[in-house]
Amino acid sequence: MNEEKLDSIIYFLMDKTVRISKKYSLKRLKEEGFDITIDQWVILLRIHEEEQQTQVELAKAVFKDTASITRILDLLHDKKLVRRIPNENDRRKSSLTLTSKGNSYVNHAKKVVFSIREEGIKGIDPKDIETANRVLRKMAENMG
Amino acid sequence: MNEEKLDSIIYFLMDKTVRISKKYSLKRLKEEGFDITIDQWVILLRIHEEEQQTQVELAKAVFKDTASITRILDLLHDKKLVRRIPNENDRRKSSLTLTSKGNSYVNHAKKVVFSIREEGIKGIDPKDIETANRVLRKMAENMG
DNA sequence: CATTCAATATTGATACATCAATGAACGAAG
DNA sequence: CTTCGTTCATTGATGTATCAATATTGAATG
Repeated sequence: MNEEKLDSIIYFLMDKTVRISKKYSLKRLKEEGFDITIDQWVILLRIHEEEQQTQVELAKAVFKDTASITRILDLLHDKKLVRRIPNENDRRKSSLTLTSKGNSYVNHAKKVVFSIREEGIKGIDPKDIETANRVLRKMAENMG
Repeated sequence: MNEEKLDSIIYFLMDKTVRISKKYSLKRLKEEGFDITIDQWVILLRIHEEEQQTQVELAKAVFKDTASITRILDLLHDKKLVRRIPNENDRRKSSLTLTSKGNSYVNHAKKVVFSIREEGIKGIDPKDIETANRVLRKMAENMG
């Protein structure tokens, strides 16, 4: 009854869909043998695409708090996927790089992540997705 | 550079926008004197609209885990907004009701929440929001 | 009636979010 | 060079999410 009421409120729908998609990704990745969350994945991919970043730069890029970055990096470090190399010029900073294990991990998981993405948007008109993206960006701008 | 890349991926955009809107709501509510998160708000409103629910029913309605419900209710209970009344017929269940403080709290906060919602979608064509809602519902269905 | 299976709520472990406070190191300005 | 303000990364406190395990109770069935 009020289920439908909530499902017509974009804030609720966003939250619900984010939770569903994170859960789904986690399950699918696990099925394919990857013990990683999507939040960890985004960080990993981002380091793969742009090595030698500092944590502040990384935080800006993925729009997360530096505190979150520290903790996610700790987990990726425990999994031997990422290394923090102390910066030569500025001893406060560390440059982030993937280990060789991290590199091959990204290359293998990439295919899985892409297919998960496709599964989630199957049957939706790309034009509508573009519209949704525009709406989301505008909302972020309004409140950010 | 890759900032734009991420901002064209609907999964990332949803996650980012959800985080921004939660942060924004929290700040705005605090400014108006309400010490509550939006997640707590949704639970509170839902109990207001439909009293005597069990936690399982509530969980289904707002699409959260019963574990999350337990913890959010603990916080609302600490704030003296919600009561758990043991069910007469089935001693496993409890029926949820608002305290009188909870009731007036909802009535006052409602206006603030509605105006926060408006602020977030300002300048967006309602048709586009409907499209976004459709997209989100379909994604949830695909992965749920 | 007793055994067994299912439902309800809670709790523990882990992951991620926020904000606030910290320590260390840099940079500029006296 | 010393002081002062800023930046970087980390940590602590708190809120929410997940999954798994538990205790309690109800219901069904032999």
